Amino acid sequence: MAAVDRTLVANLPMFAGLAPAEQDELLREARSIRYPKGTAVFDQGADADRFFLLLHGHLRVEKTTAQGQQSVVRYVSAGELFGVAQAMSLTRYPATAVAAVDSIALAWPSSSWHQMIIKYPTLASSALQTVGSRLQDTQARVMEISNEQVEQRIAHTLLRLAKQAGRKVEAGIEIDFPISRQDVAEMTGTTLHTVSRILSAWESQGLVEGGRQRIVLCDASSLRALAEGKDS
Amino acid sequence: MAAVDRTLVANLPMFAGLAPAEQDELLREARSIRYPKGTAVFDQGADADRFFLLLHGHLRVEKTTAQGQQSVVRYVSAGELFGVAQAMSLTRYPATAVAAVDSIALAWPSSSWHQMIIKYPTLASSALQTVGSRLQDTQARVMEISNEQVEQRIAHTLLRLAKQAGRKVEAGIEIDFPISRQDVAEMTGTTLHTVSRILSAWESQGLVEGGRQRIVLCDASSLRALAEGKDS
DNA sequence: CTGACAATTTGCGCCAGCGCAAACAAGCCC
DNA sequence: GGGCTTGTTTGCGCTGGCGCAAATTGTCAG
Repeated sequence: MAAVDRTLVANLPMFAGLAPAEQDELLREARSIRYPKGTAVFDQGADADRFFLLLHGHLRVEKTTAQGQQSVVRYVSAGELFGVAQAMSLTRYPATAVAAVDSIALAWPSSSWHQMIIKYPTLASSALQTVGSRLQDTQARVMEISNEQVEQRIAHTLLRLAKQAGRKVEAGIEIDFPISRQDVAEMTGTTLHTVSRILSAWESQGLVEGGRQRIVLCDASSLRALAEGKDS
Repeated sequence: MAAVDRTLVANLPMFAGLAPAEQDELLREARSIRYPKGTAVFDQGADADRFFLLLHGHLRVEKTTAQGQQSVVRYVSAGELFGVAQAMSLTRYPATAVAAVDSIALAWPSSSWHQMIIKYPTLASSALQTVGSRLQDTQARVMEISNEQVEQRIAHTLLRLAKQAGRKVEAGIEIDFPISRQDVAEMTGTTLHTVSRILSAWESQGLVEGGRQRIVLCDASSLRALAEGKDS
């Protein structure tokens, strides 16, 4: 396994405020691992023995209840810290992370987390910020599911995905990883049937363009209007 | 303003792992403030200039959307850290905290947070744990609202409230602060009408006992069965 | 190229729970 | 103590979106 080049990661929030030598030292303890599309980085319930930084790709984080119902918790994009269960005093991962496309991540042993934050307190700040913004997102989602109609929720979700992982194409903004109707349903608390119906309707109005595991936002401003409930 | 006695707080997670002298030093920078029932500790959108530790009482944390829809995010009980927006790099409070009963909190200026965690790294850990468990709770709530029927969600919510703030009484376990049907509705993503109907039904079956802003759980095991979806 | 599988679309019927409205307690303040 | 405010209960009708089922299309392995 080759050493990881500092220049790949020096600009990430996690490494901000650290001297190059410190960055190198952190990187020396990490392993870089490839995850082909479809493979799991970790499984819900497994021993949380590592934490990660995504260097390349996209992960889908999903959670299954005891009754077998599944939800998509979020998507992880390059540059994000994830799998920090140990830092929150969990001994097991609370969800499963699956590579949505071929991905590469840095992995540290969880056991070194404690010493790391003592040596580099800014790391704790950055983790706190990561977890905090995740909390904000999740609370926003609770409010959406509680108070909005399915159409609005789907519109919000697509806009958020486009912001997080949108790639400009001729037709508009394409979500940069394969995502099924089922996935969208599991993010919005609805069913794939309903998602399909709504996307079909939107497609015929020119708001989006679809395809097998593909979604392109053609008219973001109309979608934003829908998301805000301004019935059009 | 009198100094705060260390012995009141020494056992709280936030102060665990600190020497008595360090605890005293932290306490010296804090102010103790009384919040009579119904008063706001901070308002959504206000400048996040302080963070708090609840010494006594219960707070209701609520969030309002731009469209005016309100949800109850959670209840804070004595011993919990709250209002740590600054630590998550927010400049404004993302929600409003209102005293559900007469309450007392310690307040620190947000500006001292950064120096505090550098001096006492275990504080960062404890904050991370606080925020992390809040994230777990919120994600659990997303899954409940997404996948469960209203009855199950209300049962889950009551059980959680009872665990967090239950007080044993002759009839069963009473939730230790005034809580309206509307509040329960805003925690479960439903309407006060539906909550009222369901609680009435449960009352006639002897599962709970109600009253104005009062809920007593009489048969926790039946409620647990309902929560798990074992239709009875 | 072809079969087989996975994802998507669409029609149809139904029901959980919402919205509206009105009656009814229970505190609380003066 | 009496009126008023705030919270709760309950009836009724309606509908958003779910569940089921079947047809269709796109992809990939061989």
